[in-house]
Amino acid sequence: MPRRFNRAPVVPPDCGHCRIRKLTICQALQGKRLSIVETYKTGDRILPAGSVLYQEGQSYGELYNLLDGWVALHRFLPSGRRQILDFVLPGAFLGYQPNLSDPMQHGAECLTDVAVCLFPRESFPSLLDKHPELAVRLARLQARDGICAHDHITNVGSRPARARIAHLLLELYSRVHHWYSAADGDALRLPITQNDIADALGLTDVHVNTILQTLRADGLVEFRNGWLHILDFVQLAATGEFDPGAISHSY
Amino acid sequence: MPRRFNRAPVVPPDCGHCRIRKLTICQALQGKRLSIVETYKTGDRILPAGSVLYQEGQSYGELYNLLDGWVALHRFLPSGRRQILDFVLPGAFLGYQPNLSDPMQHGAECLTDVAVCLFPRESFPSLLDKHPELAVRLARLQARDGICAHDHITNVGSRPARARIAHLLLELYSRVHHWYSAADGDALRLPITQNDIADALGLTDVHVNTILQTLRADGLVEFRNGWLHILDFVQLAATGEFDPGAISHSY
DNA sequence: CGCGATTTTGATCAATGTCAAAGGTGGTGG
DNA sequence: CCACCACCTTTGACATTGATCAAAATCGCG
Repeated sequence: MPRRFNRAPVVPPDCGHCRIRKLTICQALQGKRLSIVETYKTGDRILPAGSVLYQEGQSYGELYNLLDGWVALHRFLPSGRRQILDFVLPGAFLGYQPNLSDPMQHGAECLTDVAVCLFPRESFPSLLDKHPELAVRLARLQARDGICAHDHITNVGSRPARARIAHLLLELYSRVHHWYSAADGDALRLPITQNDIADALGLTDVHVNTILQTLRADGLVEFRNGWLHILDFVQLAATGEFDPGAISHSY
Repeated sequence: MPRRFNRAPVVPPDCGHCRIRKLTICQALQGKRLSIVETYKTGDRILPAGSVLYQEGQSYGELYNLLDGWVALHRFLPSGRRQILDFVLPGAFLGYQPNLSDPMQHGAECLTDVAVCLFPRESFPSLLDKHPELAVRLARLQARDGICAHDHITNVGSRPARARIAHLLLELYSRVHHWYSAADGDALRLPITQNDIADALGLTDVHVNTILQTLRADGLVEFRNGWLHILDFVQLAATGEFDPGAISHSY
């Protein structure tokens, strides 16, 4: 499995030093209350790019806080097709389902080397009961993910291939840029392949490739070998029906 | 606006008599604790088929518990296309977003006459703070909706039109059947049009029509003028890649 | 340097969209 | 109870997007 991200994933020494805490479920706990979660979590885990965090159809004993790296959520169909449901970035809370003991309804694969911290599933309900702020925070995160999924449905269901691709690139760009910034002068690393884009958008990799070339030829955007260059934001947003203002950046 | 549902929507005299309480967010409150929500809600509302519960882009002062009737969640695109995000049934909690004061990211239209009960948005966070069971319940409902959305993404992104339609019909059938039953001998009222199906699945109404006819000709299913007849469940499930066992019926 | 994974290219074809017009249906008002 | 009308469904001809198959070129890690 190639597609490595040359930087080693970062795991903080303790929750107090967790740089993305305000993005995670733990944001709900301020100051010394952080120890609640600190004593609760059962550890951290580092996974290499290409590995599987959890599999569709299996049950697990943990929940995951994504600390570093990119993860793709997906499903496999009888036809053999892989549908990517979401690209998720650090801060995401993974594995929560209405019934915690149910088998996972989707799988999660690491697009880069990844660091997660682990919460025990079994006692999670009692954690929520004891610390309602966490339940409220969780509801908000779930609601945000829901909006994300609605965006995705809209993109796949309502836009032709060219707009679909433009929209996805802009969405990833804006998420990475806003939360994790590091603007390499409009050049951004997206650890995904053209095939991943195809599987997310309900297209074939061949067609994605063709369209990326027209987008490049038209001077809108360049995406090659994991590097994204936005050449003409305004035009690209227009072809992707992307409204930067519509995204609420306060979760 | 035609497409009426001849039965008048049911609104219970009080929460204790709410027949679908166990499907709603209020399920979290047992016995006398029901009064918490009872004093909290600000009333009920009845809307005719074809009317709008809330609009994309607008802000509202209430949240909604769907008591009776069908609602479609949707978005409109600059192209004029309408994307239906979900068909929602009684028990759903509508309007919740990560920031309650943000404008709604999607609209909600009534497919039948509808009854909702209203919660004030402003004081909702304090309600959750005071009654953590509600926050936990909300998180679960949101998680369930997320799975629903993932199903939808998968359907639209990964299946050809015929399978997409078969899958949607089976999903609606199984939801109605399980939660609200009343099996009219395998004939079921779905208050949606072929155009609604098209807008949900990213197809055109003309194409949906064509395929419905082949499904009928093949003896799999009949859907006409809002009436659904499953003729060959097994075959239909096969063409729709629909796994009845995969749905967890315990929320 | 070499190999597996990715990107690119070209030819062909099936699935789905578009446009336009006719035929049904059920609710509503006379 | 009938007739009308808006909305929904059906039909047909045609256009186009995007899929399929196969092979060559390129990239980047080891």
